[in-house]
Amino acid sequence: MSNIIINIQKAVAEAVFQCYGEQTEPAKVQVNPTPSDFTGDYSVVIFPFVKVSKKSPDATAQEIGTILVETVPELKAFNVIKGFLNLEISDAYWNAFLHAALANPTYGRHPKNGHKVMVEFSSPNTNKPLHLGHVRNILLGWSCAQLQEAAGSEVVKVQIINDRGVAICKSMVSWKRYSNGNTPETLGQKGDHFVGDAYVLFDGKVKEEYEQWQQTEAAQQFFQEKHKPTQTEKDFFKDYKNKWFNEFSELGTDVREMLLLWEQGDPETMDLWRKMNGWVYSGFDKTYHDLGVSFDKLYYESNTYLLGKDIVEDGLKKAVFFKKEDGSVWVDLTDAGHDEKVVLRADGTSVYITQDLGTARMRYEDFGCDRVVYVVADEQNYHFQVLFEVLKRLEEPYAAGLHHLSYGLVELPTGRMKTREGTVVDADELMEELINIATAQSVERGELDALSAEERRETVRKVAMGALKFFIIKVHPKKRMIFNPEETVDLQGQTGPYIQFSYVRINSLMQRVAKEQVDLGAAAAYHDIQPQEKELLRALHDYPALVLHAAKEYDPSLIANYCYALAKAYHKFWHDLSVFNADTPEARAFRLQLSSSTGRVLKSAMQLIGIEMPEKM
RNA sequence: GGUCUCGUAGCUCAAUGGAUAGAGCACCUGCCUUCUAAGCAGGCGGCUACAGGUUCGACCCCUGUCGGGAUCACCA
Repeated sequence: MSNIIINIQKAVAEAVFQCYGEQTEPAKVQVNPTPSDFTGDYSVVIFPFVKVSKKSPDATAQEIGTILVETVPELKAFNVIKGFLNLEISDAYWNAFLHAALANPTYGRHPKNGHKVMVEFSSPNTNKPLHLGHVRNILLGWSCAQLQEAAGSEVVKVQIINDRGVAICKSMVSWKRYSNGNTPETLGQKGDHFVGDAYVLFDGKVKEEYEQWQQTEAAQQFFQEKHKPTQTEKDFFKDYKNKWFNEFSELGTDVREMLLLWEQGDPETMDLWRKMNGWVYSGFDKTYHDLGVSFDKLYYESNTYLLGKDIVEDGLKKAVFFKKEDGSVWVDLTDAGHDEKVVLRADGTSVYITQDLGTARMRYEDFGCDRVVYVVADEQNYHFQVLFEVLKRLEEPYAAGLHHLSYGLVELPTGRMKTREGTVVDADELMEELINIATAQSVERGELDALSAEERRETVRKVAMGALKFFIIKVHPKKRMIFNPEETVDLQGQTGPYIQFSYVRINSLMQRVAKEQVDLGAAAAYHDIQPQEKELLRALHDYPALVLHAAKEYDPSLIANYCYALAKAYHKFWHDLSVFNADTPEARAFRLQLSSSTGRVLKSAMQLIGIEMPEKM
């Protein structure tokens, strides 16, 4: 059945042409939900037509309204207030809509659109466990993938694991020097935390070494010779730390040697590297599992960091790149408002962007996706502008379908999270804490007493994760987020559990329907639809269009806010109207069907943002 | 300094250029003898950072100012 809003738009365009002889594009006709203080379901904004009608807004609205009611059978009546044409939809239309929506098990999901989309998200380093920032990235990426799929695209979910480089070498050196042969198994610790601890320990040891070094004569002499007149000793050594680490530090030397051995493929080093990364991966697997996400394909930086050389050759051939005297290769983006960027060093080694160019091409060869979404924090906006511009100039076949889903950092009230200051909100700890809170509240409520221990755990887990995920997804991606660990995450109000609770209420009705074998056939005879019911119908009606819109905007927060609005409408409906104990069999059947549809849409929409619905709570 | 981005209630967030800018938290008041009160209803709380402009109409678009953040590496 056709969408009523589209019908109205079409009919308005025709009416405008008929009355005033002006062509209007139907899609441009503004049709909004009517605010609750006015009579009507949808309102047409008349102001844009006043110019061609050469009449007052109200008179124009009257004319158009009269024609609409004649030509659109689903319209019952209209009224005009201050240039707004308010339209009332017939109960028959709503009833037919409800019936059709209920008959469609995939309501809100769209048919295949022929696109193949790759979504890259998470992409962690292997030297520390996942934290709240990763959680935002992961949830955004996952939701984005779900959304694209619901909008009809085929989706491939990938991550690039940054498994090489200085960071992991630090953890390796640390383990060799200080672990006494301990492993995650011997300590009963999660592997990623074990390796992360080694990294933090290393950082501390470096600091110790640096402080000791500063006391030496050589260091003091250095300070005397090199410091700027205005610099205190403290400031000087603060600025000098990197240089010292690379030139004088014993630990720094160890790390550089480790990196060199790794690059040479030294067997012992490779073994240690594989062993430690293996620990990290087993830890990540657990966290990903707890977050309810998975990937179709993992890429490892150790396999991709040398890529991109052939694309550089290609770029030189196409004269997109040029070579400087020293042999380094560049791309000139000054005409696009950027600078000249290096893509290959004089010694022939890759830089960051070279890797990304090569990886982009390799992944296209692997999957042939015509669109790629990179879920990466907004620190890298510039990098992606450059990357996309270069790929466009290289005329890569997927270049038009590239999108950087850029999101703001998660910060504490005191500012950025810092590993060194121990203010990082750990993903595993956060989830555990939320589960504890949800468990306490659940025990107090006592609704789950009849369930087995296993079922109780599972339910509480869904509630806790629902709270966390909704908390993160409801905020528009590009905004930075403040997370206050003192306040944790609410379970009441505008939250995931609030939405889950509306579903649980519906579920309890549906169980009674099944048990008492209620016949819902009488619903078709229901008329006199109440405002609370209308609110729900209109929200359900909007769902498919919303999915497309959110997918197009790459914005899961639209779905989260929709879920909240729908749940809110349902809670009010539940409070104001009797469902099972309705006055008439028609009303009861209709409201049960309405409840059933609402439950299904809620479940479907929440699934798009990675939130599961409990049956009870 | 250049570029990008954000600025909405005490706090956390909404609002395809449309009607009186909405929610939640916090604080106060009511509502469980009828389908689960993680709920519902009400109160308090706003010169949408500021100044101009475009428009019938601006939180939204344009210009400028102020404030926060990011970025401008042969680091990743």
